[in-house]
Amino acid sequence: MRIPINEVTPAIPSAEVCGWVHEVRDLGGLAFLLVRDRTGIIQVTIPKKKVPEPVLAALKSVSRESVVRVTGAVKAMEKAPGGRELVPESLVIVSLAETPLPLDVSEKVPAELDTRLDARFLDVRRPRVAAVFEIRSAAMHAIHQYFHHEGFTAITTPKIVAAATEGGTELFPIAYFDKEAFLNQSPQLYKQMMMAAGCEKVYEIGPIFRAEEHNTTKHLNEATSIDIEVSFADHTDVMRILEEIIVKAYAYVYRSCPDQLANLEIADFAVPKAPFPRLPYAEAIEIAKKGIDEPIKYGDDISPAAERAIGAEMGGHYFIVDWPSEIRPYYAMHYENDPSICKAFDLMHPRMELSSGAQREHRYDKLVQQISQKGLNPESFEFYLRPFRYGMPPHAGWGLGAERLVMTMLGLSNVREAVLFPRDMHRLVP
RNA sequence: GCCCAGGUAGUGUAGUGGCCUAUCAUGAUUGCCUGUCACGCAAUCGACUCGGAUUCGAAUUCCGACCUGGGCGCCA
Repeated sequence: MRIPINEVTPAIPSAEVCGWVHEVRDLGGLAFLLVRDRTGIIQVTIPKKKVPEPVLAALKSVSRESVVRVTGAVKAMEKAPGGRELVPESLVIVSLAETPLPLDVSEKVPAELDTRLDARFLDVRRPRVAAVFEIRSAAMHAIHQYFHHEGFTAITTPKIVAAATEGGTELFPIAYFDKEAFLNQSPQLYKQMMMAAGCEKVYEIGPIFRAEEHNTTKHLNEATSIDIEVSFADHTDVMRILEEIIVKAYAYVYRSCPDQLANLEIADFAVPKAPFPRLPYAEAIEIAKKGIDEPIKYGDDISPAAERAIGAEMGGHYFIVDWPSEIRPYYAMHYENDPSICKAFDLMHPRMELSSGAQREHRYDKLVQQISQKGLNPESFEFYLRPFRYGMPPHAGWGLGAERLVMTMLGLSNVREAVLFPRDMHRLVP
C-alpha cells in the first residue's frame, strides 16, 4: 500500500512510496536516490552489498524523473533529509524517463518562462511552481465557500455567443455550424439577465476571451473571471463583498498553505485589512499628476505609469470610485445629482487593476438614453435590453481577474506564471 | 498595432571581424569511490535559428524571414 512521502516516519517499520526520481548520488558501494512525490522528498539509501540484485539493476538503469516504486525499511537517520531514510527491499521502475530532460526539475540551472511553458508538465513538478497552483486552488476554494455561505447561486453562462453586446474589446470569431459566432469576453450581460430572472445573487467563475493583440506581463487572451451580480444592491454593497472576498482569500491561503508559501520563499505574506480606501477618480488624477512626468488630466484613462504612481502613494489595495461617466461603459449608473460621474469602481492593487464593477442602470429609458449617448445604436442591443422591459430590479456587480489576484498575492512577475497553460498572442500549444 | 532588446550544446550562459578546433556551469554516457545532501574525481558527448549579402576571413557587420522577452497602445 503506497503512502505519501511526508507520512513516512521512523515510527513505521516499513513503507512503500511512489514518485519521481529527483536525483541520484552514487558513491560506489553506497548510493542515494532522492524520490519526490507531491508531498515531499525522501532519501532512499542503497548499500549495494546488502540489497537484492533487482534493486541494483534498477538503480543502474534508472534516469532522473523516472517514476519508481520503492518498498523497504524506514530507518531514523539524523544525516538524512527529514531525519529518516528508506532502505529498499524492492525498487521498481514504473516509467522510465527519457534523457536528457527538456528542463532541470531540480532547479540547479534556471529555465526561461518560454522553455518552461513548452514543458509545463515537467515545470509543475518543481515544488515552487506546484505551490503557485496549490495556492490558486486554495484561494478559489475560499471564494467559492464565501459565495455559498452568503447565499449566492453559482451559474454558468454561454461562452459561445452571437455578437459583441458590450463593444470595446475584440472578440475571437468562431465557426458555429453555418453561422458566425464569438467567444464571450465577459458574462456581464448574462449575469444581468439573471437579475431579471429573479435570482438576486449570482456568481460565476469561468473563462473569458479577449482577442487583443497585447504583449504585456499582465494580459492574457484567455483568463479566468470571478463575476458576481446582486439585486437590490448598489455599488457600495458589492464593493464590501469584493474587499471581503480578497481578505478571505488571503487569510485562507495564509492559514492553509504555509508550506507552499515557504516554497515560494514568501516570508512576509500579509493579509490585507478591510475596508480598503475609497479614492475618488478626481483625487487619483491629482496624485498621478504629481507622480509622473507625462501629462494627465481629468477625463483620461489611468495609464500603467499613473497606476504605479497612485499605487505607491496608497501602499495597499484601494478602490478608485466616482469615475467620469464618459470613460465607463453605457450600463454604469450615473449619480442623480451629478450625471457626469457614475457609480463605477475599480479595485486596485498597487501594481495593477484587479477588478472593475458598478451599480448598473436598470431603468429601461435611462439605459437606452445612455447607449445613444455613447454613439451606439440601441436597436442592436435588443438582446440585452429586452429583460429590462419586464421588471428589472436595481442591481450591481463586478468581475475580478483570478490570475491577477494570484499574481499580485504571490508577487509573480508575469501573469503567465499564474496560469497552467496560458493563451497569449504567440502561444496556443500546449 | 508601434517601439526596444534578444535568438550560441538538453538547460542557463561567455564570446562585438582573425587569438573560436567557441567559454563556463549544469546535463548525458562510461569508469572509480560506503554517508552523500548542488557529493567528489577522471574521460567522453553535445551548440552559433534560417536564407541572402559584405569581407581574404562572419557566432560577431548588413538585409530579409521566423521565433522569444519587455515597454507602450488597446483592454468589463
